[in-house]
Amino acid sequence: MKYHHGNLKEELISSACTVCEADGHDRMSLRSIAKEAKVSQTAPYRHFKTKESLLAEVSTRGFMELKEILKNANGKKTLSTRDRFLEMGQAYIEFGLSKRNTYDLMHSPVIDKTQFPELLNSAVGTFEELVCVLAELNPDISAKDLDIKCIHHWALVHGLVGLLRNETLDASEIDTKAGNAMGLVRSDLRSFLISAFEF
Amino acid sequence: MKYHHGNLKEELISSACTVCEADGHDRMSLRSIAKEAKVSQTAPYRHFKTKESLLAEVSTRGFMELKEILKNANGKKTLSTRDRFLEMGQAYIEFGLSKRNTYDLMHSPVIDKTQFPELLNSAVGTFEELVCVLAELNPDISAKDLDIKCIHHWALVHGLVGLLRNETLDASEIDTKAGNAMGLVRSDLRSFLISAFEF
DNA sequence: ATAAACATGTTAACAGTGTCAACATAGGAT
DNA sequence: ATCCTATGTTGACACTGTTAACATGTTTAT
Repeated sequence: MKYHHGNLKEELISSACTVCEADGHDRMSLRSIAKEAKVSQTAPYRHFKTKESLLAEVSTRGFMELKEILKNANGKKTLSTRDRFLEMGQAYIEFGLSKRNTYDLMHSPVIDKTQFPELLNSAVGTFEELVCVLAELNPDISAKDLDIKCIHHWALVHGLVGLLRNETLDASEIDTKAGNAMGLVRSDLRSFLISAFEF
Repeated sequence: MKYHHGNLKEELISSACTVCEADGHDRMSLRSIAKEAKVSQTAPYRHFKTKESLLAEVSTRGFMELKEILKNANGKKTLSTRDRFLEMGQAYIEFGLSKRNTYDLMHSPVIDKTQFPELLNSAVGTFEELVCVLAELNPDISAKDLDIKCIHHWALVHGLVGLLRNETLDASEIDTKAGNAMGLVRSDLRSFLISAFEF
């Protein structure tokens, strides 16, 4: 039937996902999520070699969720390719802004991704999702140029999330050019993307 | 003449800058840099209310250095405005890649920038540096469109740093499209920027 | 069925962390 | 000379990730 707890591993991961998004990965302690699962503080070590590897699991799920979101945006077959790409861009940014802390973990250097193949694969998978649409959108460019275009657009949305996430400019009481511009972009993300994507 | 130590505050900051860039801000401990300054572990608390405020100082210096670098790139008056802008883009990215950990701290959410006005100002200052060149480059667009263009280009280089910093795709043994594309961009940053900047 | 092997959990402990309160001292101001 | 304030030290607290030693439940082999 069941072991002592049942499926502690799964519970720890999902608990970690919650805490991580709520408090940020740097404020998440193994002990607290162990306590939440009503289990001793060292029990997680039967399932995760280290805290980092639990975080890697959380990060992996983040990428999988993001990939799913992008896939859905791309799946709206009533839309033109161009509009689907736009949807993906918006969806990406909205994910980055709504799942702030998870998104942060996904791009944080605290996890050495080369040591977690599963994480690496899911991260790469996100990229592949992008390649598909861009290929459809630019049927006659070389594979090399296509890849570079992907980097370009990915960097753009990724960078935008980074800037918008930042209270530095946005949402600060101080009235700065940067802050105002941020507000403009945020209030009409779609038209910003249209102009930025060069179409 | 001098107090007990001399200028402990300055020494702690510069020591923090070094350790932070060497090990990453999350591996930096107050105690270790206190020991390095041959001073008791709680001495830093006479100069910094909290660890975060010391890190804020480090971050501020990072932004000031970056701003200086951008200003220098823009100062090469033999170059055309367009080329100066390109230089700035390259300089920004090179800073992000060479001062990895500092750059990471500068954009890390562990510091609530709204609580450190000096940090906020220096971060905004970086943006202003961008605005100048772009205004020169686009003499006849509205102020609003100018600001948005800044966000666009800033997001692009910032995002690119984020992607290139990431061992996920680049530098992984696995041969992925994303990794290859990253290598292409890295090997000819200049021509990537030329195409990405739309000129 | 019994015994050995294994997966999973607990307890106790270690070294390291940020931070605070209480105390000590050095320098400048009165 | 005396007091005040800035600076530094000691000792302590609660918290962290992690390991070693032990306990128990579950599966597998004989």
